[in-house]
Amino acid sequence: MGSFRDSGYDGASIAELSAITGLGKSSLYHHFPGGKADMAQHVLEHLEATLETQLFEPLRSQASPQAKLSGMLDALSAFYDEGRRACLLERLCASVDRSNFRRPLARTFERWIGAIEALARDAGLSEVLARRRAEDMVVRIEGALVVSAGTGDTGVFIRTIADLRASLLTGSKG
Amino acid sequence: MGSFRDSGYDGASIAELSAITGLGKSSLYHHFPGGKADMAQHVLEHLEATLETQLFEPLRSQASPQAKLSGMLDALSAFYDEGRRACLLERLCASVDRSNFRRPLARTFERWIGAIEALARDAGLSEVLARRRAEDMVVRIEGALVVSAGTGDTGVFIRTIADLRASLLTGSKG
DNA sequence: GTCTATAATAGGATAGAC
DNA sequence: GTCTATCCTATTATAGAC
Repeated sequence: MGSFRDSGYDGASIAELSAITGLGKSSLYHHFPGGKADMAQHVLEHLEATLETQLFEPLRSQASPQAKLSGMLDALSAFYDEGRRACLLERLCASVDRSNFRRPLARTFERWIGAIEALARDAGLSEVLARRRAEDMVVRIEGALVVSAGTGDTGVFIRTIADLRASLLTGSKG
Repeated sequence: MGSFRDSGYDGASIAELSAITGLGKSSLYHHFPGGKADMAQHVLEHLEATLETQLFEPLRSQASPQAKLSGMLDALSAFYDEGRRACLLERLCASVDRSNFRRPLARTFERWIGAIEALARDAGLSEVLARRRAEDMVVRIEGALVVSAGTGDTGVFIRTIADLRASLLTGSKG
């Protein structure tokens, strides 16, 4: 069944969204006068808020950097169901040229990277290195979800998370 | 404009494929009696062949591991236009549950990882480590393409490739 | 093998009652 | 705010001449 996250913008149909949400088609259009694009944008905003509270916010707590990293990776694994679920951001990339959510997409990626970067800074890494590590972490998470989905093997995701758990805050290479 | 690689399976329409290929709609159906799914499968097979000759084959040459790695990354950068182009494999993941190309998708990922794994073995890495590094490399390439597309910044892809150039064959961590 | 219709249907969106 | 019914367009796919 095709939600935006499972099937992307084009693959998700109003009928399916209706079935999934339990709302009739007319109700959907009542809540989202802008139609399908409006619905997708709302889901994107909801994701942004969820990531903010479940992933980014804990990174700003008083815990140790290693503990915060570990906590974020736990939350991440749960969020993506150990690699079984896809990432909405990735799925929406396919329609980014024909849509209005390029900016929300870019912003969400940016905030994600930024939150990890702050954690790495907090752990004592240099500005440049922290940024690179944060970028690389998001890259690997997205890539792991893609390869897991493509191969049907969530082991790739699980191994990647385990790897990240060990490597973000170490040495000068990672 | 929406080819399969740009827009995914659902985002690409027959009319667009007709315009892009220059073939009329009827000609398309003449060549691909199975319809749209048949066309996508053919594109997938074509990609598989292209990757084989442009990327995997050179990895089996007599050159040094480092030279072969570097060559593959050059070819890769050109293939993805320095991060401006998307990956067909990734885009097709969105429709994998409703289609018949799960197996070709998984097989292509597998061959890609396998080719890099062989290179890493050739460079003296252990079986386990070579596999992990190869997996991680494909993960990072796919992730870098996603994040580049999502943020609209190909710098992520370029930095990732540069990183991979240095890290695949080094040390025990990477 | 390609072209001009045209069929058939799915999908996005709206109307109007309740 | 939700429901049934319906409209309208885009899209997949086919027919049949050339």
